[in-house]
Amino acid sequence: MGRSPCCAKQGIKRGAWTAHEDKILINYMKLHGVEGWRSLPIKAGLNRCGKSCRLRWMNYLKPDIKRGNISFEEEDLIIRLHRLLGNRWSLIAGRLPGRTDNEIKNYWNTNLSRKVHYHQNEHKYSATKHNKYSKATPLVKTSANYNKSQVMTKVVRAKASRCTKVFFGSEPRNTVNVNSVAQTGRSDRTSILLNGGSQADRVKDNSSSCNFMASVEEGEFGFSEFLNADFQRVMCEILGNDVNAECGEDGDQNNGADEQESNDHNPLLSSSCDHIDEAPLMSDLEDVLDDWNTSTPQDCFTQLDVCLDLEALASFLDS
DNA sequence: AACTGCTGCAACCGCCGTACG
DNA sequence: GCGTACGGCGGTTGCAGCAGT
Repeated sequence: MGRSPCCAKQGIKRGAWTAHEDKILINYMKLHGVEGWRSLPIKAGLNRCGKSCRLRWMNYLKPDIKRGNISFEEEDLIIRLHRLLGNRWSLIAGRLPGRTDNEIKNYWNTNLSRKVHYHQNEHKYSATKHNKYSKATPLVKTSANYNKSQVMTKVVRAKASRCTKVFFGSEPRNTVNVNSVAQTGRSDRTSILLNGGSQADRVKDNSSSCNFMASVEEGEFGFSEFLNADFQRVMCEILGNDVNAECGEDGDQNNGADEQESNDHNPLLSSSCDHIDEAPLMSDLEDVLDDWNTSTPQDCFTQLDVCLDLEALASFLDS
């Protein structure tokens, strides 16, 4: 028995929303908020599918939504985030306050993909009047940051995964079923497991859903180096940051002078340097580093709630 | 003015993950 | 453990408006 449709198809209005319908939905949401999209149309008196109501609200009617006039900074950020995350529009939109995934997706499909494609294949196309790509404006980024990010072409097709756990252990995890993109398989190495997969899998088995694994030699380099040296450089390139950038503004996460000083030279830890707020991610990893340095292996378990480009990370560690 | 093709984008569709009974 | 309901997401479609002829 298949799943029932989200709403009765017959008699449901489709197509563009009218101002009257918008008003009804806005008034209902003001009074009740989100209580369940399926039942909303009936309660609100809208002859619409619940999904349609949700889409309309989330993409157009919700307060604080910015529409149109995507700035240069936002465009640059979209390009860099897309380079990092791929078509994860909701993730990208999450980094652009007031922007919706649908708008970014449309903007990408109608503007940026053409630009990027055009500039990746510039030699293939002549900018004739009727050329499909002639509308693309030069993809010239004045900041050095973008030029850096262009270097990391190999991570463009990354499949971003939501990582909720990072395991650190000095013992090899040979029994782990790893769908790894950078697995070395060496048993004499320390395993760094970044787990993805479904929540159910993660609860069921901490390691079975691991989709990324890197291994490093014991003492080869510690996590401080991992965070502060090449890894940081590569992540900076991926994110388009300048490794040597000076960050003058205080970040909210900074608790003390030492930490502030450290963050001043660590663009990944200072969200004020960039619109890409990776500070929570890197701060969490730094906490993990503390655990790593001070705890026994079995204690070295820290749960994170971060998004990583696993393939980008894997590409670096594998190189 | 009429026609044609193109573009942008709002909206829809189908799939997937999660929650829940 | 299984089936269902539901929300969320990414891909795709369809149409209004615009530009070119």
